Amino acid sequence: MSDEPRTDPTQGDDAAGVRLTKVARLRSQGVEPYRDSFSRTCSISEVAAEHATLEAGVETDFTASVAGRVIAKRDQGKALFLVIRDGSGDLQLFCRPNVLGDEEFAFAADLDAGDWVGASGTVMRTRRGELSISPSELVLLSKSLRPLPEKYHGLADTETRYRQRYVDLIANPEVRAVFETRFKVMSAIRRFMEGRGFVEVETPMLQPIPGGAVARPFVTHHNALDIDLYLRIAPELYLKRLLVGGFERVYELNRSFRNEGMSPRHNPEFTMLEAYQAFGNMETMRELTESLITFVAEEVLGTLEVGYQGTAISLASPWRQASMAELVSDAAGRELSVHTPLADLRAECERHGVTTDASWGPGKLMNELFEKLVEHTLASPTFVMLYPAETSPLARRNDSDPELTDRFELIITGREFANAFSELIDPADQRARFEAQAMAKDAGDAEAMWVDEDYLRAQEYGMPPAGGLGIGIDRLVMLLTDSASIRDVLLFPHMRPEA
RNA sequence: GGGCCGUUAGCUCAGCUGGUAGAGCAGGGGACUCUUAAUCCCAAGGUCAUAGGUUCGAUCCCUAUACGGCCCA
Repeated sequence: MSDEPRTDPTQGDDAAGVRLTKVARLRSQGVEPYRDSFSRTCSISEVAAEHATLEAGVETDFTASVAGRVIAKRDQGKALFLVIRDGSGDLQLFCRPNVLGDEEFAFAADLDAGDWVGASGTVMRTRRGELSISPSELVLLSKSLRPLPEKYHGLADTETRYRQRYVDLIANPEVRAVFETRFKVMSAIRRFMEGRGFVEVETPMLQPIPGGAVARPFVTHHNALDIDLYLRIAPELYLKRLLVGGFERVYELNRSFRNEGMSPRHNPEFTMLEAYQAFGNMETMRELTESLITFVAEEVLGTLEVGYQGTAISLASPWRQASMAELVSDAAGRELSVHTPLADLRAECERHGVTTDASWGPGKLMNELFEKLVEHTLASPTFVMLYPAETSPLARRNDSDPELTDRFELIITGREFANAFSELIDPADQRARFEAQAMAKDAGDAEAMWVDEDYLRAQEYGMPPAGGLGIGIDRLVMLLTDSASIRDVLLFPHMRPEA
């Protein structure tokens, strides 16, 4: 609740004072400044489409009722130009006293930028060529009390843009376009997944044991049960329970929460696609990932050639595949793998400025070397294959090298976009991996996993072999909209409370 | 958590080794019946993020804090 009184929401702002006076005056004249509804006959884009060929200077007999927000006002004395905007576009209202009547015209001249209005009149095109409606009726639908940002430069202050996204959306049309792209991406993903026979499911966001990822959770409390619950860090373990239950292709496209720092690439809540396919494996998921992302890019952008922050990225298939060991070895200039002696790996880390922990095994060290030396260099889509088992507690071991897992991460523009693997379905191995995680947790690793006994119980009933996949949707939208910050693709990014 | 940068009118921005602030847009008054970043005239609008310090005097120099941005962990 605001502590500012409703009657004066912009205390100290002269413009708002004037507008409040207008509200009071309208009410005293019996005019309600906040209307119930308005019957429009068409959207602005429909008016534009139906009269695209109308010649300049021609006034038609076609009448239309439109509604929108006044975004510009050009008072010409005995002529008044209002530009209104609805969800489909902008349209000029050419107001004249001989059409509107003197009283209505004076009312129109008293409108402010920001007001919502409804207008009915004939469609015309001015001599200067601007498609317009010449209203014979103009009503105020909702009075705006606060001035709009500067009409030419828009709203530039990043803090205000994120905190007051509604103003950003009014002032900066290109922002709306980014989010429209985001919604198209979501829609395209759902169409693709449905086409592949996946069903969309919903699993708990409030979990007694947060699992499925290596991350710190948010804690909350259930009062009636008097237990702590955790906001999910991933839906993974619940989706795999569904495989046990007999669903063969499931996906969830929704929020997860991780209690970590914020950055241009991290928000505490973020959107992930997770998909699981029974009888599939890592390779099934690799094909799915490549097909999905290329489908989405084609659907949304109409091209596979995208530019990201000045770098051209081709999403055209086939995408590069390389093992983590070979990528790290190339970067380090010597053969390195999870089988390299621990001391050598530590020395290599030290040589490259990677600070290590005594508890880390070869898998963790290889992973750190990869992130330090390789990840940021992979601009074009690259599947990095065969991750260490040590850092992949939910992935199936590789049949020919049990220290590795059949897991890949997809790297584009130097960042992780997807993570997928052949699922670990052996309950005994899964218990051993959980217990290794629990030991790390006891040793102080706040991100390590818990032992989830119910998940193990589910696996003991028999889980089909499966491939599983997670794709970070915010990052995908960033790539497809050339957005530098995750905050530019989240309608309401997380911010510290205002001072 | 560390480093660097930013915070001046509702919005976008100026502001000279330190002498208590300007413009455009928006808003107010006036002129104008084809404007479209409309134009023209007039007037108004500021605890210079906050709190301290240095100084005769601080938007400016120093310290801390808040919020934001980027980089690093």
